[in-house]
Amino acid sequence: MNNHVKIARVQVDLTQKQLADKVGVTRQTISLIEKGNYNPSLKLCLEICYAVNKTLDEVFWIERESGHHEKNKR
Amino acid sequence: MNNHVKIARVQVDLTQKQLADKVGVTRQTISLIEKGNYNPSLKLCLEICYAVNKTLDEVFWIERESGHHEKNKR
DNA sequence: TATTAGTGTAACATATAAATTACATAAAGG
DNA sequence: CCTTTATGTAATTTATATGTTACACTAATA
Repeated sequence: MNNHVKIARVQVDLTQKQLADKVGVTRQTISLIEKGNYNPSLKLCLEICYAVNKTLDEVFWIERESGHHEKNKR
Repeated sequence: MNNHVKIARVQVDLTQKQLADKVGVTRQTISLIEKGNYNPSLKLCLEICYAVNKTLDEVFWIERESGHHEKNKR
């Protein structure tokens, strides 16, 4: 579950704790998400996007890994 | 938690059951998500996007409602 | 030193996503 | 009619996201 939360967070100059407070979770949750060690809820993803001023695609999109017949995606 | 899953699903001509099988959940889970009655995991959102050939932003993005001056959200 | 800020992580508890089973309705087709 | 398909939903269980508390380490700084 890799993502760009850490990059996006640093770009808006927030610590894990500050981001956590902004989106209403604990610092540990942000840490685990950044490390890719789990699978946040859509609601939390959206809150993070709002906090770092990016969209879901920018922060959380992951290309489908090969092994799936790809019908091209934009 | 509104979204465009139903529209996207119909556009690619899948039933709830077919979509559920494709993404590896039950029909009930798809039904509840379409009804906006809960808050799927990022992983499931991505699977749904792959299945309907759209991106997270296209299916799950919700604009921040006004009061967006990053004070208290929630 | 030592003290603080920022981060990683582990154990346990709680909240909730998701599965399972079941029943209901409506529509389409035999 | 009857059966099947598609869908909504409720109750209960299971899996896991998230909270809480705690301890660790590094880097900077007094």
